[in-house]
Amino acid sequence: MKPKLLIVEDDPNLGEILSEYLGLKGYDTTLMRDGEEGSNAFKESDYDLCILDLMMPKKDGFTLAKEIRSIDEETPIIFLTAKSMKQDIIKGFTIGADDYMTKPFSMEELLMRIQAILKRSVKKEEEEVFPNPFKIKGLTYYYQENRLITPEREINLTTKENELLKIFFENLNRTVERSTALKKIWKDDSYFNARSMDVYIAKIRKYLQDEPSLKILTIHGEGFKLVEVN
Amino acid sequence: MKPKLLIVEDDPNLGEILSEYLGLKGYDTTLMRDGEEGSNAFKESDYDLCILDLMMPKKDGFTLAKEIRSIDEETPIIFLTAKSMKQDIIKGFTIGADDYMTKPFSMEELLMRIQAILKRSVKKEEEEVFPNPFKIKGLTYYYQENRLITPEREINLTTKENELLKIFFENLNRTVERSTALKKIWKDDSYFNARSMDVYIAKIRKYLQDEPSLKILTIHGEGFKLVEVN
DNA sequence: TAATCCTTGTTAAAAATGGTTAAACAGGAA
DNA sequence: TTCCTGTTTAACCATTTTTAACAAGGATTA
Repeated sequence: MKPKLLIVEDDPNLGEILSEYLGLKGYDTTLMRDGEEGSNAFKESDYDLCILDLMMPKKDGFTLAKEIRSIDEETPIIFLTAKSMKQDIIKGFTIGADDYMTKPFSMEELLMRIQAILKRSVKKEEEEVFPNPFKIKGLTYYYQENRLITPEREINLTTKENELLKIFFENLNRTVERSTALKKIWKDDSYFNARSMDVYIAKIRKYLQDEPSLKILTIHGEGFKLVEVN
Repeated sequence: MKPKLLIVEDDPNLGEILSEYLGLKGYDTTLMRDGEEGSNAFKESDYDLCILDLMMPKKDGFTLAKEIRSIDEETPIIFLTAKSMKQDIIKGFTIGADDYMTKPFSMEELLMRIQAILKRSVKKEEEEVFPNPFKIKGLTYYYQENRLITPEREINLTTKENELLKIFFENLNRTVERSTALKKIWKDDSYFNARSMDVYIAKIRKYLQDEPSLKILTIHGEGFKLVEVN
């Protein structure tokens, strides 16, 4: 999951640039135009980091930061300040800011600071890996190696066969919708791709004949379902 | 070693001033006068940072930047833009610019930004050196020395073999897309380069026969994947 | 229930992609 | 120059994927 950033900045120019740039760098950004909007946004959703302008209409950055701190002690805050005023900076850190940037600043630098702060607080989430090997009934399936071992033989799967079979194992006993599989593997649900998939279904069914307790059922008009039969 | 800068600027006046100034400050500068020259220069040599003017004859800065990004997504890019147009700036960051400067700008500021960016990317490089030697299963691979030692023999790799093998080890168990490898090694994804790569894949596969638990699988239509097999 | 339509199954051919080998080419070294 | 080495190009073959054609099975409607 992308880290969520709350950006509260009243200058629409800077706000959009920030939002777009950070969006491109892999963050899920929310842009609010004043302190009140910012406050509401913060209450409505969980953010991993807040970037607050100091001078804003309706509710200034300090006030907003205090409010955020009173709701949640953890969420890091970076202040954007127009001029490097020592007083402001001290006040900011008193409230519990994690960093501050003096305008004009380089996007690069802001990004670096965000990364630095998030590295501290956000734990990396592991990407889910398909078990390798994956054993079921008499089959051993090595997704990583495009290889399926049946009681009868060892099959080197082609790329498409492999991707399709993986989806079935991931959804054992559940219906896999045609369009779901098509979009995942063929990136596009179209007539010809659908026909192509049907050809692969036939191929996989042939392979599964070696293990009769696993069958691919057709759910007419919806998709297919790999089931364990007794 | 001096950091290498590629400067692409069509205004000969500004171009030379930049080139001379940065040269004096300890950089190895290459000055090109339009987008096409810039593109060729980039393909011929490795640069640590690119400074691109936006408005140029033959090929504008955006197009050039996109090309550079598709070959290598690491090399930092700084844009020089005549007017601070929000659209341009956003577009620049979209492509993956690291910074931008609005003309007229001070040389000192440009220098500072170059230093800031290089400081970061040099650090990154240091962190990301390919382990030398790199050991896996029965193999020992000395990337620095173009040398691969298998249980059977010691192989002196050619440049292309070495670069390709490195990419595979860096992406162990992950798919390496054809075009990614082509752009990285051949700087250009074209029919003949692709065929050339296929020839190298065959060569590397032969070398890997000495260690049967490592195989390069073909991901049809996408690329290749070096996997550890069970 | 027959007629029809739409979806799926099956097979084969066509097209696209990749594998292999050797010859051609290019550049540097002797 | 000639030789040597690394790389590219070419030709031919093999495999994978897509397309096409037709058959079969469900669903729907009259």
